[in-house]
Amino acid sequence: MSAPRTARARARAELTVAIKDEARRQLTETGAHGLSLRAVARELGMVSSALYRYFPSRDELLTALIIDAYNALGAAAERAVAREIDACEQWRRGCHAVRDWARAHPHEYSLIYGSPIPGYRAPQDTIAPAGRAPAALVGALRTGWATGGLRPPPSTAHISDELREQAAVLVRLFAPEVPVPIVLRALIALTQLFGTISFELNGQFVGTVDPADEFFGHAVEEMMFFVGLR
Amino acid sequence: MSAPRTARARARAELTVAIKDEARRQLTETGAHGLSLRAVARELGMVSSALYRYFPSRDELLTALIIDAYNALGAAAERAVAREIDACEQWRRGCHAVRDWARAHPHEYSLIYGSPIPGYRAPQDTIAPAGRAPAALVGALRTGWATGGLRPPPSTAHISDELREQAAVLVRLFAPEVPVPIVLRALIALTQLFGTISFELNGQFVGTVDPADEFFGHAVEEMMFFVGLR
DNA sequence: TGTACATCAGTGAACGCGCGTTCACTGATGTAC
DNA sequence: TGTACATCAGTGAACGCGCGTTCACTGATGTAC
Repeated sequence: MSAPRTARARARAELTVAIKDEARRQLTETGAHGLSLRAVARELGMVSSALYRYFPSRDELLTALIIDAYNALGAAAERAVAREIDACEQWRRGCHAVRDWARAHPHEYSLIYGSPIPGYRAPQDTIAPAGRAPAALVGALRTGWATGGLRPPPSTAHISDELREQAAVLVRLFAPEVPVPIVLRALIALTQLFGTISFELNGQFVGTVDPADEFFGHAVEEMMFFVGLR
Repeated sequence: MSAPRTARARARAELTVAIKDEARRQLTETGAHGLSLRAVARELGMVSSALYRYFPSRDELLTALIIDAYNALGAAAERAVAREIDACEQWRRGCHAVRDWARAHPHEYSLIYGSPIPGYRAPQDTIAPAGRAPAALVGALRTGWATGGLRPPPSTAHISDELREQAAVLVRLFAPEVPVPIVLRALIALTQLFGTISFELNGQFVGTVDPADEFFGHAVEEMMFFVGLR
C-alpha cells in the first residue's frame, strides 16, 4: 500500500478501488453468483474488456472482494476488542461488532459465510484474513485467562484424542495458555454466533424471534457464561 | 397423494417426480442459482418448453425442491427422535440425523439453509415444512420435561420483555409445558447446530477441526448439557 | 530540457455460449353419450 | 361397445436477453539518454 509514484499508478489504484466498490454495490442487487463484469464496466462507463487490465478474470475480482470482506469484518472485530480491557466486555463487544458488520454488509457477509459459489475455488490468500475475526474473539479468552476473568467449566463432555489434537493445534496458534476444553467451548460459541447471524440475515427467524436483536444479545450472554467468561 | 386414476395422470405424476429428481441431481453440479430448466429438459430428453406443463416457472420448480428438502430433513429428524424414548437420546439422535442428512444432501441443505437465492422469494407454503426438524428436536425437550430428564439451568442471563413475548409464542406452539428460559436455550442450541453444519459443509473448518465428526459430537454433548438435558 | 522509444489503459467488434418464456401446432389419451 | 369431442402432453421455432473472454488497435503516459 505504498504511495503510487506516477499519475498512471495513482489512476490505476483509484480505478481498482472503484471497480471493487461498484462490484460490491452490485452484490446487493444480484448476489455473488450474479456479479457480472459487463455490468460493472457499464456502470463505470467503461467497455467490459477494459476491466481485464485490472482483474484477469471474474474469479479474481471475486477473490479480491472476499479478501476485502474478511479483512473488513476482522478489522471491525479487532477494533471492538481492542477498545475494552475487561475480557467479558471484549467478548461481548466483539460478538456485537461481528453482527453489526454483517447487518451493515449482508451481501459481503454471505459472500464469505454463505453457500459456496459453484465453480469458484477459494485460493490460499483468503485463509489468513478469514482467521482475523475469530482470532480477535479468542483474544478475549486470553485476556480472561491472564486476568482470572475466565473460569474453566465445572464439567465437560468427553474429549476424544483426535479432537484433543485438532484443538491443540488451534490452541498453539491462537491461545497458547488457555486449556483445550475452554477453547473448544469457545469454538462452539463461535459457531453459535455465526449460525445466529446467518439465520437472521437469511430470514430463518421470520415468525419466531424476528427482530432478532433481543435474542442475539441474550444468546451472547448465555454463551459467555457457557465459555466461562464472567 | 391419492393413486392416479388414469394412465395420463400416472405418467404426469411420474414425470413430475423425474423432473424434480433430475433438478436435484443438477443442483449438485451448479448450485441453486445455476439450476436451468433447459438443462433439466435436455437431460430428460424433452424440449424445454415441455417443462411448462409441469411447473409454470423456474421459481415454482425451485419452490417444490425447497419444500421437498425441508420435508426430507424434517422426516429424518422425526424418525430419529421417534426411535428413542429417553429425552437425551432423542435430542442426540435428532441432532446427528440432521447432520447426516445434510452431509448426504449438501446441495439441498444449502438450498434451504444457504444464502438466499437473489430474486427468489420463498412463498408461504415453505413455512410449515421448515418447522419440522426444529419441532422434532423440541419434542425431545417435552419428553425430558415430562419425564424429569430436563433440569432448568441454575442461572440464566436476563430475559427482556420483548424476548419473553417472542419466546412465549414459540412455547405455545411447540412446547406448551416447558419454561421459557429452557426453550430459549434450546433455540441457542439449534442455531449452534445449524451453524456447525453450515461451517462444515462450506469448508469453513478446513485447517481447524476438519474432519468435523469429533467436534460435532462433542458440541452436541456440550449443548445438551447447556440446554439442561441429562 | 528535448527527443525516441517502450509501456500500458482503454476501445470496439467479435466469438460462442446459454438462458427463461411464449406460441401455434400435432397427435395421443380420456370422457360422455 | 363405438363414436364424437374435449383435454392435455409434448414439439419446434422463435424472441430477446446477457454473459466471459479474446484480439488487434489507438493514443496517452512514462522512461532513458
